[in-house]
Amino acid sequence: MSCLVSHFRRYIALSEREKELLQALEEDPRSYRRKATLRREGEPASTFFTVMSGWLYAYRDSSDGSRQVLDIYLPGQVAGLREVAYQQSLTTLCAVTDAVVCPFPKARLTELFDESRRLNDLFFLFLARENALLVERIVNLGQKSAPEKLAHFLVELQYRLSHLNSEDSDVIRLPISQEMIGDALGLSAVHVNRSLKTLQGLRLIEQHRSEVRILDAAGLTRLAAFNPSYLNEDHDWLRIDPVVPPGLNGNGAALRSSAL
Amino acid sequence: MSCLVSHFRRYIALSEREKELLQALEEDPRSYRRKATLRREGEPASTFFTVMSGWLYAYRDSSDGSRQVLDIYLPGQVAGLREVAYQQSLTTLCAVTDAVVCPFPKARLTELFDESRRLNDLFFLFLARENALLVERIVNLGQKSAPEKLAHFLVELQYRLSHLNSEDSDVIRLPISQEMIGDALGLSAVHVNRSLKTLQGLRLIEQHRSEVRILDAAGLTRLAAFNPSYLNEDHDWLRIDPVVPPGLNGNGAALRSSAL
DNA sequence: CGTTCGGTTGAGCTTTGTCAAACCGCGTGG
DNA sequence: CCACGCGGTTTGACAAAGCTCAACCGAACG
Repeated sequence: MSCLVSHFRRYIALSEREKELLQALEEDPRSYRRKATLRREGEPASTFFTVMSGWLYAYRDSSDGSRQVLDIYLPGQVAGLREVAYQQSLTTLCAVTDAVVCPFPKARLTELFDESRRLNDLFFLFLARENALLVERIVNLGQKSAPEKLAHFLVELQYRLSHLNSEDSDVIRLPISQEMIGDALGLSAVHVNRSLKTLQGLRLIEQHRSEVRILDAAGLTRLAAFNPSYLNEDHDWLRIDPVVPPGLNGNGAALRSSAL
Repeated sequence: MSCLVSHFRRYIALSEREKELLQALEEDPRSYRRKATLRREGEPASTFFTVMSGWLYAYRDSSDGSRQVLDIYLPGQVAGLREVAYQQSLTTLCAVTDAVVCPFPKARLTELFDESRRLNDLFFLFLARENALLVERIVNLGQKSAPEKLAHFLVELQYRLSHLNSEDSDVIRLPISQEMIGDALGLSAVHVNRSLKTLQGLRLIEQHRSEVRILDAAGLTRLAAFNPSYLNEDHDWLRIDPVVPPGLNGNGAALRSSAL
């Protein structure tokens, strides 16, 4: 089963046709090396990317040489979706690890949406979800001390990773440098390191090099004021009726059946 | 002409039918007093709000008593859209000034979308736009000094206001306290004040009480590293063919001319 | 007129950043 | 196999940015 389908199945039960449609998003897999750039800020943004394996991240360079990491994309996520509404890419998209991603032209998105309103809704939901994630980042950046920021970063990542693998390890092998964590949290790399030591001193984590073991998940969650509700969408909003079977004309979308 | 329609016309030329549909979003106007709360974080979020007049803002309370202002909504904007995908409100929505807003049940959104794919696309665009705005906030919060943050805040606000009124005054009458600006920028109220003085010292603005005059827009924009591209969407992405007239099947650009 | 809210300003303190040096692990080439 | 160098981590000393507390001011409003 495709990566995206297996990921989406968590959201809605898909019809066969919808599965086919989703496969289309994955028909053009490409491999990128660690640290390869998929596209740069300001470049034309005519595609978005489905992550099959590996991690991506989006960042923004500032004129003074600093940069802000905005998002990390894990397998099953769709990167670059916000650029559907922009001609130019707002951020640089880059591979954290070796990764396989499938570019998909945003122009074809409307076709897809015409065929399945439910997939349309689903993408709407993804955008709303990313929105919620960004809100959480803002709260994290604006209101928290360095150790709290870091705690939030770790807890969120662990939460997202565990939902990905459906296995809940308390060890996170971070493929990213402390400098990059700093760029995500608005901290210097040095201070990220010190904050790690602080969390260690609080017996919340154990950490050596790029490996973090969570000792006290509850305590870390409390310190981070982490509330995972922003990662749990309201699936009921999605239309639960499946795609209209052949021969019937669907409500609103006449002749939808023609493509089935 | 309705508020929303006049706002949306900037994005796409609307058919009569689409205008009618948009009117539906404004059929239930309600007045709120300055500082009134429209809905609180955690409460059920079954509606979103079209702003007719006045300003709204969304914020998030932290357990330690601080709060993060996430967004300011100006007339013609749609507030609470990200909650379409969540059962509970992720933020508290509140009136900055006396305001008139129209609640619209999110459940009826699918009806609307079924009737017009273009409106569906438009809302998709709004969500992407809000996404881009949040990205900009993150960069602002993560990478900039206090005066730079403030400069960005002012320039963005002025840009959005001028596009709203189609008149470009260099004076901003801020209906918000310095404390609230601080809550938006992750600064203390005191430091907001000092940063205002700093900008004044640089002869970029003149400020007294809650009134700001922009003396050197170019300089302020430079300091803020403000690039308005995130406020200028790609309208071409939207389907330009109008709603399908009754009796016809609407794939592609057939009959595009009818409504334009 | 008095109260209240927000703006302004100063003094001292805390958090975080900067710079610099040492360190560690790993891959590479001799 | 070993030496070297590179990328990343760790630690210390010091500097800068921003916060807190506290006092005062001025306008708006009952």
